[in-house]
Amino acid sequence: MPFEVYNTLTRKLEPFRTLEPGIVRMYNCGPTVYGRAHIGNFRAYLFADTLRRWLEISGYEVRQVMNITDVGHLLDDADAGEDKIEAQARKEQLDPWAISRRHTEQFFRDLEDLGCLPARVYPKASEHIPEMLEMIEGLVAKGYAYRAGEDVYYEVAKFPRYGRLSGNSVAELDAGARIDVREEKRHPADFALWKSDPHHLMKWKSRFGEHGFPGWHIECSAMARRHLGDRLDVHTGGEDNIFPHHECEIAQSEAFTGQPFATYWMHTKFLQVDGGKMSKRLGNCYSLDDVRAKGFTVRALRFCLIRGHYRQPLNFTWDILREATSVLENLDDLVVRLRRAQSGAAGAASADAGIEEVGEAMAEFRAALDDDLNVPRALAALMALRALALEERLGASAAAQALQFVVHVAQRALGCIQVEEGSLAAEVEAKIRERNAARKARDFARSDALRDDLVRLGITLEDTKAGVLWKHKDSGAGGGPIA
RNA sequence: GGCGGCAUAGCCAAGUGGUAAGGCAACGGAUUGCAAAUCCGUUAUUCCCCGGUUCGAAUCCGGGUGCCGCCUCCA
Repeated sequence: MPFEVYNTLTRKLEPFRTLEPGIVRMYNCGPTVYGRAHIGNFRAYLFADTLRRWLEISGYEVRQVMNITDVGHLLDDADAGEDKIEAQARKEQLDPWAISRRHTEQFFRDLEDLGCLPARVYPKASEHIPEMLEMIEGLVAKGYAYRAGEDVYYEVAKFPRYGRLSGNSVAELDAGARIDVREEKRHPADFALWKSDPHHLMKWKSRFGEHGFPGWHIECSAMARRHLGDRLDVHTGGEDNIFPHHECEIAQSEAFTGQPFATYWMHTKFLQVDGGKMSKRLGNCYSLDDVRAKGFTVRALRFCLIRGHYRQPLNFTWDILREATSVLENLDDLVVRLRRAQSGAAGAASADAGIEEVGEAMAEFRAALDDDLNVPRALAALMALRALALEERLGASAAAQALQFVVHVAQRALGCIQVEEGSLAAEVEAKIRERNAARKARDFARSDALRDDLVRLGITLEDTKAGVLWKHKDSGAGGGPIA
């Protein structure tokens, strides 16, 4: 079964084929760095990371590019005035460049904490102004764009496919009363490629004028082209990007290059919080720090955000994160059990016992992710593996095979399962031995006090016939037995 | 007003024509010095509602209700 993905452009599940064998050119719409990213933003970036991971496991070289929008485009295409980075800068009485620099750094820290593999390039809009101008000038020259004073607009009527991605038509957009009609635009749906405003702080000189800055959509077309070439295999983003952002990107890029822009357009559904839309007013635009402050790990958050299918709505509540934490602990535990079965400490007598079931679970896991990244289905396959381990139906060699799979495929794909064996500080190990001695002496008051101590240190114990197994509660890393 | 998506047990969630996966939580029992972990068992005659097609529908069609997204900055 080949990898199949849902393509927003065709509204169908399609076999995944790249332009160049073995290489995937992937562009992910990244953040506008004017504030701290919240868990909803991360759902989209985590989807991109999961896709990248699965493509790599499938043998592709993934050329992943995620843009950083550090030039605040206008709050509004109709030019209601302010740019959001500049608005934030004014609020904080800081230089807009300082705002974008600070939030870019914070964004990278958050991505790393979430276990996202770094993209090959994180191009900044501010560093690609010449590339944008090259495209804008080209579009004017080809007749797809027109100048209005010192502004430049894209003329959607010149691009018949405009609306194909989102299912809108230029005629319907015309009827939609929500786009402010600007006098200088030939059609209400025409969008800005370049704007001019002497009051802007982030501005550049160009042949269009002294005080210009790019429109919202051109940066992605220009940066994708610069770093990946005229054509892409995959372009991702949140569902809100479908229109107008991606629709406009297609119009710009394809008009400019004369070639199809991206083969596959993949979009993540919005994350809801408490069953509704996140909003600053409700105070539920949670950041990673909010998650930590509530006592949860970022690792558990990652799991919580990727365990649902990316095209299904996903709800977030603290209770749901609590549940996800439990599930993840069981996944960590799967590794511990397999390692034990592999060493022959616990398992079936015959080394090959369970080899067939292990093979089925592994095949199901792969088939699930090949099916448009069906993570929930893949997790069920992992749970099947766990049942085999718990029921001690795996021989040493079957367990070894399963363990290799979990570490090198499942964890590599999901990025949040603890597969490392933990290490213990000497004094903690001493406490465990002391508790063992107390239990042997039937001094249960002493042994229970020591166990409570260890819990406070984040160590949970499991008493078995062979000795005590332990693990770090948050990281899930463990070891033992200690006799 | 236009376009699109979703609705499966207390909760998360798979399943797109063949008779409801998996998980979390809960409860009862076993095990344990007590716990934890683990094991056994229980938890949707039914898939938002109403019609229709079919031998047969959660799955297809029509209508309705609710929620979400886009059309204006947003992942």
